[in-house]
Amino acid sequence: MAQLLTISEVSKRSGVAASALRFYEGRGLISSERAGSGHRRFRRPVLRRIAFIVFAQRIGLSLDEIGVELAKLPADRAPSAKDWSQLSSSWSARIDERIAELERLKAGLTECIGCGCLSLGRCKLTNPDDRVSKFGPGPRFWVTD
Amino acid sequence: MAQLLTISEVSKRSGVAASALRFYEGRGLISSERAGSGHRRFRRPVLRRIAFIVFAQRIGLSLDEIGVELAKLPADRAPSAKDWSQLSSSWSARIDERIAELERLKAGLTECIGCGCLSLGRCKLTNPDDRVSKFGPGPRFWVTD
DNA sequence: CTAAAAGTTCAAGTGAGCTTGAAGTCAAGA
DNA sequence: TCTTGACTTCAAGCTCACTTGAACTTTTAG
Repeated sequence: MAQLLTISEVSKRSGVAASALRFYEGRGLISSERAGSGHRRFRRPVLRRIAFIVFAQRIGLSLDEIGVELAKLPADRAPSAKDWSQLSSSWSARIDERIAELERLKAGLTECIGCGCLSLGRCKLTNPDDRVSKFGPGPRFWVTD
Repeated sequence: MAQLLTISEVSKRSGVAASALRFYEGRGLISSERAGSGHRRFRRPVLRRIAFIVFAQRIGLSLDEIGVELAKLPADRAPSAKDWSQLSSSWSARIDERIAELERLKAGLTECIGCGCLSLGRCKLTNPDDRVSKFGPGPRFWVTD
C-alpha cells in the first residue's frame, strides 16, 4: 500500500465512515493533503489520530474537547509515542473519575432509590462540578427535604 | 407543603427544568393530575420516578430505554421500595460492564495509542455488540494491518 | 473507450433531548 | 382591581455528531 491513503482506505482501516472523516477534517481534528485531482490523501499518522478521537469519544469527550487535546501535539513534527502517552496519561485520571461516579451511581441505585431516602445529605450522587460526568443532560444535583 | 406539587416545586426539588418535566410527561415517563385550572399537580412519588430517570440517564440509558424500565413498575399501586430495587438491581450489571469498558479504554490508551500497536489482535477495545458502551457515536471496532 | 466506482463540495436532514418563543390563562399579593 | 408571576399549549429552534442527497469530476477495470 502507498504512503498516502485515500479516504476509503482510511475509513476501512479506522472503522470510521468517510463522511465522518470529512467532518473531522472540517472541524480541524485531522488533516490531509490533496492529490492533483483534489482528492484527499492522508498520511499514515492520521490513523493514530483517529484512534485517539475514537478512544476519547468513548471516554465521553466532545469533539471540541478532543480538538483541544489534539492541539497539544507538536505541529512541526510527527508525534512520538511519548507525545501520545503524555496526552493520554491525563485521561487515566478522568476515566478513574468517571468510574468513581459510576460506582456512586451504583450505590445510589440501591441506597437512594431503593430505600427511599433521596436526601442530599445521604445521597452520594452530589458532585455538581464533575465535568467528566457530563454524559448526557440531566440535572447536576438532586434535592429533597 | 401540600400533597400535590406544582411543576415549579417539582422542578426545584428534582433539579430538572420544568420544560424537561413537561417533555417527560409528553413521553409518558411521568404523569400528573390537573387542577381545575389546567395546571399540573404532581403526586409526591413522581419525585422518585424522576430520580430514577436522572440516575438512569447518567448510567447511559436513553429515554426510550428508561420508559421500558419504568413500565415494569406496577400501574395499580404506588411502587414499593422492593419494586424500585428490583428495577435497579439489574442495572448494577450494566454499570459493571460500563466500568469494565472504561478500564479497557484506560488500558488501551497507554497500551494501544501510547505504544503504537493499534492492532486488532492486541487491542482490548474490540467489543462490538456492547450495548451499554453506546456512549455517543463512533466506530464499534478498530482495524489496522 | 466506456461504464462504474470513488472522489469532490455544499446544503440540508436526522435523532436525541431538551429549550425557547408566542399567545394566551390563572393565581397571589398590594 | 391591578399587576406580576406562574402556568398552559404548540410549534419551532438548538446542540451534537454525523449522514444523506444533489450535482459534478476523477479514477479504474474491462
